[in-house]
Amino acid sequence: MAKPLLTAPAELDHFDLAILDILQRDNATPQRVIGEAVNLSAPAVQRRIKRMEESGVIQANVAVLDPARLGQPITILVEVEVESERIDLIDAAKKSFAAAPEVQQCYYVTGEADFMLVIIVASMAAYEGLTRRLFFANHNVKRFRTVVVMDRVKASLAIPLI
Amino acid sequence: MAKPLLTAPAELDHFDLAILDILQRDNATPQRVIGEAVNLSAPAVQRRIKRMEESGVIQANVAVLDPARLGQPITILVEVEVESERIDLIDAAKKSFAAAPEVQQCYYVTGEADFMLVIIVASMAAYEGLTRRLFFANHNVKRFRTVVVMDRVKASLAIPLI
DNA sequence: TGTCTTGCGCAAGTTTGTTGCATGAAGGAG
DNA sequence: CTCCTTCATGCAACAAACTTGCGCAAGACA
Repeated sequence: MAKPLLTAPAELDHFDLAILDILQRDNATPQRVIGEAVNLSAPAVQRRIKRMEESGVIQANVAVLDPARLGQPITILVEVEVESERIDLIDAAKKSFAAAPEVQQCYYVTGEADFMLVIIVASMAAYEGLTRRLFFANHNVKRFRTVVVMDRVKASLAIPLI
Repeated sequence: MAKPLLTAPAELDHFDLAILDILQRDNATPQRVIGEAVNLSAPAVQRRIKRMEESGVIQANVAVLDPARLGQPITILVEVEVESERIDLIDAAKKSFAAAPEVQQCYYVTGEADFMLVIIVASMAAYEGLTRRLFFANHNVKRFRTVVVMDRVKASLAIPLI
């Protein structure tokens, strides 16, 4: 009679996967249309979506904007190497990078570098200012390598759902 | 009397930016709530959103999913170096990378490497299979460097809107 | 076999999104 | 300086979508 855990695994069936596949392409798709696509009624679709939102499988529902149209045409990748891998210093670096709005993505990685950042800025001058705040101001940053993106060939967060 | 261009620049005012800032956090926010936040009526918000969707400022509306909960817990970054930078070969590589669903992001970059990929896979075995299809099968790929992500500190597509 | 649980579809109710219309501000031409 | 056109707004009505209660059927378990 024990209640299931709050974060129950809640395995996903093929209906759920089909719904997610639609939502991660266009989450404005009406539930009625989704229902027709997966052979389920609209309320059934709605309940499944709600469950997946509450369980965290669906993390967010967001609009994807065009950076170039918003005056932020430059994408930059940065490999960051730190001086010390002491856990508290690493955590501090993570928080610092994650808190910067210009940092779209931050990965803590194996290999020569320790962090890999994806950054969006309006200009190289803006990037220069950001390096001061993010890297030069952090004494644990040993060095960083800047790579400028010429073409944003593909940029999504979609996950292959088999 | 000439009609404005189809892709008119359509400059954005501070209302638009405020709306976008809300939408790129949560695009399920009711227009009424957005209206209250930006001091505009719901229909005004709706018309601005529609215009920005049509003009391409809003590129998509998507659900963000948790890769780990969907059996794809491994994120990998790959630097790819090509043999020849002949434009047709580069374009072919772009198409090939962009077509792979495991490739979340693909950047064509300056510097030593030519491409930087962000890849999501279920297992290292799956990644090994992907390298065969994506890199070993492409004779223009000179070499590639694999970096495994230990922590996905931050992963979004949000743009700083000042 | 009986019971419990779970998820479904249907239908009604509620919220949200959408459109027609009149008003007022901004810009240009006469 | 005034008229006229354009454009975006708010209000109100309408349409569409989301949400919930309910009865039912299928599977799990004793």
